[in-house]
Parts: sequence; C-alpha cells; structure tokens
Amino acid sequence: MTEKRLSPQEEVARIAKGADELISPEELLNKIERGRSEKRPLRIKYGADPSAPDIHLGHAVSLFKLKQLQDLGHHIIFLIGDFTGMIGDPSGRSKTRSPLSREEVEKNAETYRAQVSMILDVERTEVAYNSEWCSKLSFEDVIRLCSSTTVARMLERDDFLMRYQNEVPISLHEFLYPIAQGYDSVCLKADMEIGGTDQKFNFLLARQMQRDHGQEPQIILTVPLLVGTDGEQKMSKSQGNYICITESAVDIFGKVMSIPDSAMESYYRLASRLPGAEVDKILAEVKSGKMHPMEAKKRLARAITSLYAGEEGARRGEEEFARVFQEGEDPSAMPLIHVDVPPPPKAGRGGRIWIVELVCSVGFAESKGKARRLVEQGAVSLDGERISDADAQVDISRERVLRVGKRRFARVVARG
RNA sequence: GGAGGGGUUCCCGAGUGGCCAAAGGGAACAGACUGUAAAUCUGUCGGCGAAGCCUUCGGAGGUUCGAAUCCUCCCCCCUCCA
Repeated sequence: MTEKRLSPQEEVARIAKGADELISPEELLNKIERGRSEKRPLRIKYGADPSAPDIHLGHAVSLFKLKQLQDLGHHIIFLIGDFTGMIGDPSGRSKTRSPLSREEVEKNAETYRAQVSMILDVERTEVAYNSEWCSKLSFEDVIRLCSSTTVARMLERDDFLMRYQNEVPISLHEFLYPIAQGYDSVCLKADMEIGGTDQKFNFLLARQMQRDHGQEPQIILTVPLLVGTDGEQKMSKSQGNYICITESAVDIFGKVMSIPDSAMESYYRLASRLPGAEVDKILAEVKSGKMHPMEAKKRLARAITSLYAGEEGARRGEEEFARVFQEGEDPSAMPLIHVDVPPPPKAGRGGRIWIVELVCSVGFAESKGKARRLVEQGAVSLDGERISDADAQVDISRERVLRVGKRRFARVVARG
C-alpha cells in the first residue's frame, strides 16, 4: 500500500491477471471508479465449504487473489457456508453428498480461521456464516427465490447434465445449493465473487438473483483449477490428491516433488507466487535442456513450501527429501512406538515378535494379510535390512528402525 | 398410479445354480526402472499365524446337497407413460 495508487484501469488489469475469466472488466472498472468517488471499497465474497475445512493449494489460488484485492484496499468477506454445508455442494461431484450435522459443520467452520490467516490478513477480513440469513427463510421465501431460475437452466450445469444423462440421481435439494449461494450474494450485497472455474454457474445465478432483488450484479472472477498431485484430476480432498497448506514442510516439499513433470508449469503459475518472468525463464531453461527438470521441481517445491512453512521450513523440507529419497536414509525424525510383545511361551525368548504382527501393531497395515503381503513383496525392513520372510520373528528388545515401503518409518521398541 | 430396466467387493462393471472371494478396467499398495517423479513393466489387492475355514454380491425369509445366480416379501435408483 505504500506504492503509488494505481489508476482504475491499472487496477482492473492487475485484478484480471491470473484469472481464468472476469465478467466483466467493464463492469469492474465502473465499480472501482464509483467506489473511489464514494470512498467505498468493493465487497468481495469468497465462499468456503465447511464440510472439508482443510485449505489446500487449490483453494490458495483464490485466496492469493483475495489477498491481492485486500491489499488494493477492498473488503473481503470470507463466507462459511454452514447452512449450505448441510446440503452439500454438488459442484463437480458425481453423487449426492450426505448432509453434515450441525455439530460437524460448526466444528469444521472453527478450523478455518487459523488456516486463512496464513494468507489473508484476518483482522481486515469479515467472516460471515450463511446460516445467519438462510435459516431465517420461510418456505414462502424459498419458493420466491426458486423462481429466479428454471429447471432447464439448472440442467445446463454440466455436472447436473452429466448426472442426468448418466441416469445418476440428482436430489431436488441439490438444486437449492446454487440458489442459496446466490442468495448469499444478495444478502452480502457482494460486488464481486471469487472462486474456481467450477463455480461459474453458481456465480452467474447469483448475478441473476441480485438483479431480481434490484441489486447490481456481482463481478465474477474465476481462477484456474489446480490439478492434484496426480497431475490429472483437479485438486480435491475427496480425490486424496491434495496438498494442505498446514502440512509439515517435509510433506509439502515431498508432495510437490511427486507431481508429474507435466504438472509443473501449472503449479509454477498457480501455486508458487513467483513472478511470471522468472517462471518463464525457468521453464525455458528446462525446455532447452539447460536446467534439469528435477532442479526445476526442487525450486518449485522450495517456493511453495516457503509460502507456508517459511524459508527455514523449505530448507528443512529439501534436506529431508534429499536424505530420505535420494540417499535412501532414514528420516531425521521418526515417531517412537512402544510395541507390546507377546509373552515368551508363544514367541520364544522375550523381546521377539512376529514381523507381520509388528507391521500391523504400528499401524502400517490394516490387517495381517496386508502386512504379510508387504513382507513378501520386500517392502519391509528393519534397521535397513530387508525382511522378506513372512514367518520371521524379530528382536525389538532394543530400539530399531522399521520401514515399510518408501515412506513409512517408525522407531520401534518392545514395551516394558 | 401403470409398464420396463437396475442395485455386485474402494469406484466402474462382468457374472443368471456348483469350476465364484466373484472376469475386466480404474484407484490404491509393493517391487523393478528413474531424476525423487511421471510413463512403463511385474506383483498384490475381504478376514484369519494361510491349513483349511469364516464373512461378502440392496434387506429379510425360502427352495436346493449347493444360491450373487431360482422363489416370496420389503427398501432404494433409473427410464417411459399418466
């Protein structure tokens, strides 16, 4: 904010940067100009689903855009959809979500604040809950709201259409989700809403509903969706391909390193916060063979990790990564687990335990069968020594390092 | 309300009386390879100290030596007609 104030045109350009779509730049320019003359910041809405309160790198793309708007002096409203959470956002899912209980919703909403503060200035962020107005609606009100749109319009939404065509059930209440979300915009008098491209339909409906309520429609800004660590599907909790911003430095670093090379560019552009020119340079060097892709990915991992765990964390993550995956050594920190050892009559001398039993009891396998298979497949080692005999009895009377597969480690010792 | 089609192991999906713990694909996990990855290849993929046995094919009963498969009732989903 110390820099010279941007002209409205420049401000629009800055806001549009990195966006997938901005509807529409002209309206935004208008709003900014009017806002300036009235000394009124724009009200920017961002909705969060309380059923999955972990903020991951995909959400962070929107949050950084919000941060930018916040720094431009606008008013951010972080809306927790505690009411709509009971419906479940149908966006992008193939089946109806089961509703959350009141308690779950509240508990989840609770965890947002700390996470958001990693990116936004929470002191200057308004937090709102849509139950505040949604729960007050009468059936009559709901009917009126529903008249804003039509079934045909609803079925235009590609996930609904897809489900409909595939004969997958769509519950009627799922149609209420976009309605409720639109109503949120009405109640908040939102000037602008931000979210992933998958939210476009909902955002557009909100515009319609605002018009119906005599308001000026909100500006829509969608940001590209970040792919998950698999490099294919969009990052989401249900896909299990996400990187949480609260994960440890080591995990963030490692997970970024595990993305396919093909996903590097979009991670660089969407998740790293590095200047575009620098990204261009790195990518060009990789392409020309001047930089090894691994080096480029390490830089990426460093950049992303440092956003959430600081420089120091990024360094630690990198060291640990090199140590464990490149040198094949044990991690510097491993949980110490005390294991109950069966009494001597069954296991022979004290301190000895069946390897399969051991793998199970530290939680590295859910069943004996799975543990047995891991052993047979050569995934299990003790102090770096592979154990592939599924009948082996091992001595853990003193502390030893158990490793299963590439990334599961623990220090184990017999209890007592 | 009527007619028809469906509900199978994490997901999709084959299976219409024993050869079915159930094909095939995906996901996942492990091993090899590598750059740590991706891709590829190989293997595993309900439970049990593994021999055999137990539990599983929407639910409950029944027929049968034997049922995911046949019968009865119930629940749920989809399509068309009203």
